[in-house]
Amino acid sequence: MQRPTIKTIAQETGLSIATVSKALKHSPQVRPETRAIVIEAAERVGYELNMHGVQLRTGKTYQVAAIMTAPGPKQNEWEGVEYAQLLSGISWALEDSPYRVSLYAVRNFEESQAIIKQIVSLKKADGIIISGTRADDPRIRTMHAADFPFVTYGTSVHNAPHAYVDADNEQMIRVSMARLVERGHRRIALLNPLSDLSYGITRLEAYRHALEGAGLPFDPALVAHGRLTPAFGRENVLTMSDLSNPPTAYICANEASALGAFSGFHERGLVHGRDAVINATDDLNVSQYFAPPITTYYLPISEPSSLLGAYILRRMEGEPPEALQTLLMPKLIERCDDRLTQSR
Amino acid sequence: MQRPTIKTIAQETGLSIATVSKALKHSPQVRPETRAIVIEAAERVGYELNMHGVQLRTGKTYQVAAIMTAPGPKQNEWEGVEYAQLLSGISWALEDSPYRVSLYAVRNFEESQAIIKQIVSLKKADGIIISGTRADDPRIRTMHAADFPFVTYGTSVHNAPHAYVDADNEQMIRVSMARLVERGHRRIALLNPLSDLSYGITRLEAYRHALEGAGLPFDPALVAHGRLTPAFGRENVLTMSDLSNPPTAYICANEASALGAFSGFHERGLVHGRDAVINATDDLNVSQYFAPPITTYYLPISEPSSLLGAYILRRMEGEPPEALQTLLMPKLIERCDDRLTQSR
DNA sequence: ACAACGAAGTTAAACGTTTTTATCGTTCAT
DNA sequence: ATGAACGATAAAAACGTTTAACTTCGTTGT
Repeated sequence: MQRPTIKTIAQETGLSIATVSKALKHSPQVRPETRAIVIEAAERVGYELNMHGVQLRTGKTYQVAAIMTAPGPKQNEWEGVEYAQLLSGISWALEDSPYRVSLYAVRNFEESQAIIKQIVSLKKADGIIISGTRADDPRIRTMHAADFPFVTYGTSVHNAPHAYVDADNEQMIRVSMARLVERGHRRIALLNPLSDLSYGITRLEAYRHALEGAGLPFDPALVAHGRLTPAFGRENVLTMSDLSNPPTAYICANEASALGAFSGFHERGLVHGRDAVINATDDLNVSQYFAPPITTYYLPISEPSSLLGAYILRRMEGEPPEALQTLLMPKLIERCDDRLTQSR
Repeated sequence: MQRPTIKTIAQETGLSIATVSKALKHSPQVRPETRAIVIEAAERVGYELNMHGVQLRTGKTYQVAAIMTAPGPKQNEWEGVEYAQLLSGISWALEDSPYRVSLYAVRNFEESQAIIKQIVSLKKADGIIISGTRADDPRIRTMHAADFPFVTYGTSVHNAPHAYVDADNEQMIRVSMARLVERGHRRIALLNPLSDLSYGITRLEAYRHALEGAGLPFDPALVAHGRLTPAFGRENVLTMSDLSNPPTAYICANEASALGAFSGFHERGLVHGRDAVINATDDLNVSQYFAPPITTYYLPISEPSSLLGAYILRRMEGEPPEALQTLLMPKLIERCDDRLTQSR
């Protein structure tokens, strides 16, 4: 038994395939009674739209390309990015639409650039979602120039506005710094992502601005940029704690680096809360299981991810990007007082 | 300027589209010289195969469905599963093929069952990759009955053989237990995944078998089943350490639960290496940053994932499943002696 | 009374491929 | 010399859908 097509329904009802097609997509050209007959027949024979026919005819792919930058097999250190949750959030947002998530795993920035050019020029998808945006991101320019619908996870500083979702890094650092300063910290370290990433820049600027506001000097030795692995957190604690005037607080950009920072504490014999404290931005809600639990800014990844899905749908429907820009403020979770128990 | 098709090449070369099509796919029906002309023209005009035409004509989708069970937005606790790396590994394995990974995020087992039925009956993909297999898995039966190509990440005990990749849980537990017993442990706790999961059963059986071999009694109070979150690890340490005869070693099925176990140690004032030790199975290579680092069995997720990709390709080409079954033995990484420093 | 119109369908073409079948020279055995 | 067999290419149909263009017929306005 073959899979039924609109032709089957046409024979079944005595109508033409054109009418059937129109009826199924609620064209005003077909009378309600006729439509009812078609719908009934469609259900009776178990009709399901064949996307391949549609795709060929219309040129639409009904695919949303999710570009995922994951380090290659040789370099698989944990970076605490719950890409999986990000992807499933997007996938769920598209659930009731005909669109599917098509995965493009790339190893680095250059590869993502190449892939995006290919998707755009060969129209392998109707929309693109990327993350890890840079301040001036050539991929965004590519997509923009081709007038291709896209949404970014992360901001950029292009003059042309585009749809994006991101955590409110500026506010997060501002609040975080104010809170630490208020608790007596004068030497605050910033463990930041790679310096070309847009959110790294945002965080750094907010950090400097906060220092300025508090009348504290900016010390480059207290700022580090790198891939946010546990190793990164550890190394930097080892280095910075050796300074003549070591930091009393570490702001980690994710919980992988925070975990590494703890490892550094352990190595140096530092006690959290006595010698220094660690604050982090937490995607996984895992810092509550650190020993001791630390203060974090927590943004359940389901929020940005479902927004990304919703926004790409709306972009593909032609909605202007200006309306599709959101900064989400992570929730402050104070698990620790973060005042040092004895001054140094 | 329109995108070139085989028709463009036909006009360009004066050949028929049939010949062009055959030439491009290396049919023996076309002379080498003719083929050369076609290839040259194709490159000159920048021809790229349009998959939609192929899909409609052949009925093949060139999609591999990856079913990813991620807990819903309300329940997003870290389970230490690097799905993202799994997905990218699969994606890279398909890189040089015409196949793409199409993502299907589901919230639970029932949903995955429904999705798979749909994919199979409506032929929305040419192959399926699933994980989280159960001992007797209805999804496997569905795919098997329809003679649909699939590979599982995880074993099952069906009579009909199927393609799978998994960690060698049996051997891992056997070696792990022998090692702990040798180091003087008599009360060993097993923190296991949900009891309906196939690998949970394998681990439990191997555990009981090892106890028997060592002449130790099986105590149900030392075995727990659950979602492998930090909370799970923590709760069980809290409970088990209160036993009149508490365990001196905890075998955790992943590093999320191991992290939680540490949190439990901290809460109870237990010291790792003095009161008890934690061993784990590690996907992320993150346990080296625990304080102190613990002994783990480490399997870089890139290995199983690239195998999954390779196997689904071969299955879709009709290779029998018997040849596509692999158990991978994780590497023992001893970061800790695991002998208690003082007997109790 | 008749042109004009609108509503509701139908016809037919088109999207880009693959594949079956047909065609047309050549070669080879008889 | 005849025709069977073969090799290389062309013609045509098919996959399932959408949509522009057309038909039909009843209604409306003058």
